[in-house]
Amino acid sequence: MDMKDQNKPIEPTKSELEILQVLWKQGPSTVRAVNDELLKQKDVNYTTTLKLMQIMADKGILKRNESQMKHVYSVVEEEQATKAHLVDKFVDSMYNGSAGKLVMQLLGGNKTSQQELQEIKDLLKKLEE
Amino acid sequence: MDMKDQNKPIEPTKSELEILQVLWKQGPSTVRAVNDELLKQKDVNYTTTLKLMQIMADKGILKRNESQMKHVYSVVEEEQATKAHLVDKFVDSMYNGSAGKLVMQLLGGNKTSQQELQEIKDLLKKLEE
DNA sequence: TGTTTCGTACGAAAAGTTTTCTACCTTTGT
DNA sequence: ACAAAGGTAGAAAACTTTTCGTACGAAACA
Repeated sequence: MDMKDQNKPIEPTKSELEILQVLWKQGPSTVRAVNDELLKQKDVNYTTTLKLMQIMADKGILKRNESQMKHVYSVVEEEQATKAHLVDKFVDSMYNGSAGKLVMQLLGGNKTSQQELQEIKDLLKKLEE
Repeated sequence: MDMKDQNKPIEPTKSELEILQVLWKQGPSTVRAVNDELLKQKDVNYTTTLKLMQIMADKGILKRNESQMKHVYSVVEEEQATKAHLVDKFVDSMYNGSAGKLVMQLLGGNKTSQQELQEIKDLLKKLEE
C-alpha cells in the first residue's frame, strides 16, 4: 500500500526542489547522476539523495523504472505545471494573489536584461489582442 | 546570550511568514492582535502564536518593546527588503535567476487584470528612459 | 570462485518546525 | 485584599524534513 493517490498539488520541500531542478535539467536519471549533479552545488551523501528520491517516489512526485538494477527516476508532473502552481502559491502568500504586484517588484529591481524586457513587451502586445 | 547577530538574509518559515503578513498589514502589534487576525484564517492557539513570535524575535526577524506588559512586536527589516530577497531566492531556485522568465510565466497565465497590465506597461515605459 | 565495487532498501537518528502544557507574574475589578 | 483575566516564559511533545549507518544483493573482475 503506497501513497500515490493524490490529486493535491505537489508541495516540494527545499531539498526536493533541488532534486526536481536536476531532473528538469537532465531528464530521467539515476540516483547517482542526480547526486553527482548536486555535489557540484553542495556536499551531500549518496544515501541521502537516494532516500529523498525514494520518499518523493512514495509521495507521487517521482516515478521510477525498476526494470534495470540502476533504477531510473523521472518527474511525474510537467515542469511547467509544477512551476505554475508554485508561483501561484508564492503570489498568493506574498502578494495577496496579485501577479501584477510581483511583476512590478521584479521590473523595479533592474534585474531584468534588455532582451528580457523586449520579450515581455512583445508578450504584452500579444495579450492585448 | 541571544541569536541576534546575523546579517544573513531572513528566511521565514511558512508560519513565520503568516505572522509577517499580519505585521506588515497592521504595523507593530501585540501577540493578541496578531493572533486575532490569524484566527480569521485558521485555527490557532494563543500560546502558539506567542511562542512563534518569541522565536522570531530571537532570530532577529522581529524586535519587541517590553516597556509595557503587553509586549509590542514589530518587524526589523523593511517589508520591501524582505520581499525583495524572498523573490530573489525564488527566482534563483526556480528560474535560474532570470526574472524575465518568471514574468513571462505570470503574464502567460492570464491571472493579471487589465489595470495591472496597464501599470506594468507604464512601468516598462519608464524603464526605457 | 572469491572479493571488491556499486547499487538498493530499511530503519534510526538528528535537526528543524509547530503546538501545547504548565507555572507564574501583573493588571483589573469587586 | 482577593479573585479573575490576561500576559510572559520555558519545557516538552508532536510532526516534518534531512541525514546517516548498516545490511544485503548484483555486477565486475582478478
